[in-house]
Amino acid sequence: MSSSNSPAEPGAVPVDVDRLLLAALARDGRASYTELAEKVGLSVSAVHQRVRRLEQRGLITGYRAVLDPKLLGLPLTAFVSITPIGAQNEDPPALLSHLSAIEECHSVAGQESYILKVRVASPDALELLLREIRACANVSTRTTVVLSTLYEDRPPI
Amino acid sequence: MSSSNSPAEPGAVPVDVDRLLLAALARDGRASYTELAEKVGLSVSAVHQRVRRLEQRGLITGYRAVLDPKLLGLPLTAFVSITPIGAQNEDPPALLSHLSAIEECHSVAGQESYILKVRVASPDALELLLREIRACANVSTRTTVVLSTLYEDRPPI
DNA sequence: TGTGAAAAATGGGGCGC
DNA sequence: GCGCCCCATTTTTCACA
Repeated sequence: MSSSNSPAEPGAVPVDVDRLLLAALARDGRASYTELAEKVGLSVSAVHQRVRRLEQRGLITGYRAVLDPKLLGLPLTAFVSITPIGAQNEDPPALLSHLSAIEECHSVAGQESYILKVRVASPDALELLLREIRACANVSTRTTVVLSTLYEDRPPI
Repeated sequence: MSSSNSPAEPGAVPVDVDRLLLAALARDGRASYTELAEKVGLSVSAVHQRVRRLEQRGLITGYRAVLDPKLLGLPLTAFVSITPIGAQNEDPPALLSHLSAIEECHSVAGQESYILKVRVASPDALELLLREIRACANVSTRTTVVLSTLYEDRPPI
């Protein structure tokens, strides 16, 4: 179930149509089926079928508008590494999930237990957020402030 | 230039229509103007106008399909912090931008100079990538492997 | 799976208010 | 800035290969 393409003639590059569709949609989530069909050289309905299958198989998990955090009033980004204090039976991600300033939460190997990516309006807001994180989840924090973002949200494909 | 809404009658919550649209589109980038119009209680053309303005003002920078990295064959995520070695006149982000495994690149305050978020197929691929990063950009690396991702891509709004 | 065509819904622009 | 009408395009579904 990993290959759904022709047997790949030697010499011809066996472009995977589904890959092309995923790459196109990762770059422009509103691309019309007509555009996509032209790009991959299939009919509109074939493309429609393939995209539906990609959605059903979970390869495409959703569609998002990408917003500019600065223009939204959230110019300050930071990575917050957290370490539980004392009792280890708590679940920091769950205890913190209501904080909408937290955009990502990863469990990680290394000195600390989790890494959060957060966005706030100002240094003051960051200070308040850190206090909340420490209080809610009973953790200590180590914060790395982002000075500038060179690139972000680059499609993995 | 910060308010574009009605004078807000006392008692009624003065919901900012543009915020609602941004939040809706951040969650479903393919929402139709009809859906959006129902959600905010305006006509389709009014919504259409507002969304166009949000795009033109740069608040909406694009639309993306969100893909599942695991199903794409990139189950291993890591944060790589890098520190330049020797000459400081080089530009690591530029020297590394061709590496498609790098999804994000941030300049940061703290011990290290940059933080990268990378996605690879395997530990072997990670080792190769780290070698490439060190060789291309003349940097040392410190890598934090992600064990699991609790949440990611949460809309900032 | 892919193709083609027909019905239904949506996108996009202009005009009056 | 909003609402409504009109038309091109697109989406969605169908039978057929």
